[in-house]
Amino acid sequence: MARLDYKTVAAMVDGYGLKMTPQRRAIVEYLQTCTDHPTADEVLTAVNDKFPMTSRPTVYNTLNWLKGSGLVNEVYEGGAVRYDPNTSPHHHFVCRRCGIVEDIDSESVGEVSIGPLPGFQKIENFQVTIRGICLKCQ
Amino acid sequence: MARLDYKTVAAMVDGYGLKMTPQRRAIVEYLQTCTDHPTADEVLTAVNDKFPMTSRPTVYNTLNWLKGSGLVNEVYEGGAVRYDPNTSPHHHFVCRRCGIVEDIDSESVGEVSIGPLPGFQKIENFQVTIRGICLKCQ
DNA sequence: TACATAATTAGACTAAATCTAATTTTTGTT
DNA sequence: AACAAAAATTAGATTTAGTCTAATTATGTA
Repeated sequence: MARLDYKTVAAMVDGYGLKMTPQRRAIVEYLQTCTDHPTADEVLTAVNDKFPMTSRPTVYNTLNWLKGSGLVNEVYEGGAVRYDPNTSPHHHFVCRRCGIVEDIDSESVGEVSIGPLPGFQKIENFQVTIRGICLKCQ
Repeated sequence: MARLDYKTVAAMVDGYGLKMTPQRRAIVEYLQTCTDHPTADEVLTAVNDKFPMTSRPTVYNTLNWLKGSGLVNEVYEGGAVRYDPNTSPHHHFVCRRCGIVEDIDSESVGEVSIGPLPGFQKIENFQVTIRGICLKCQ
């Protein structure tokens, strides 16, 4: 289960001639440890609790760069864009009642074989969004 | 392949003591015929081409009502919220290059069996998002 | 046709995200 | 340790998406 980690980010930043800053460090460290799927605003708030004065544009810049580099994924659930530091191929369970978004390992969903598709599209990957009621809400 | 249709909407509107208006008619008629996944803004523009003076709030009100009634689905792809008038269980193919969102019939994806899930969540349905390169972009 | 109710509208407003120009920080080099 | 170049950050303005409110207008029923 590969998650966003600081060393990978540092190496990538280096490789692209970018610079590592306390703000980026704080954002990455927060994403590393969080188990849910925070919104940009939640990242902003959480990071400012630990490292005051990280601005909104910096949070968006960093998230967009991480997203473009494939180190986090963008998820839209419950009417909000969220960020997912779990970069292993995995799926999502969304509770219809409380709206929680839980990660589901690829291996856990059972047998899934996709394709070939009728339009001859070239498949690169796929992601399953499962909806229902979580254990807590049952 | 069930799609949003005017008669169903009219019946539903009636059943809830709501009123059918030219604006709602135009929005539903547009959604019925469009084969892609328009954004709210695209709906607004398209409807105003045929039936001038449908306001932004009316488009959002109607889309939200249709969504709440399960007559359209909300999809987020390419950084935008889109509306999908195809209400059959189906999946989506998203082209990495051009961003097009194509509908994929449930039957076309091959064998898919989901669950049981490790957290004992109750599964109601699932939806597969397949990513890759569409035929045109190959 | 008149009435009660619901829908639409303009325009203000909120929230999410981006842009710009100026300042500050990082990092490699000496 | 200090410097310089390059990149990042910032405040604040701006754009874009979506919602709210109060007033007006349309719908459906009798």
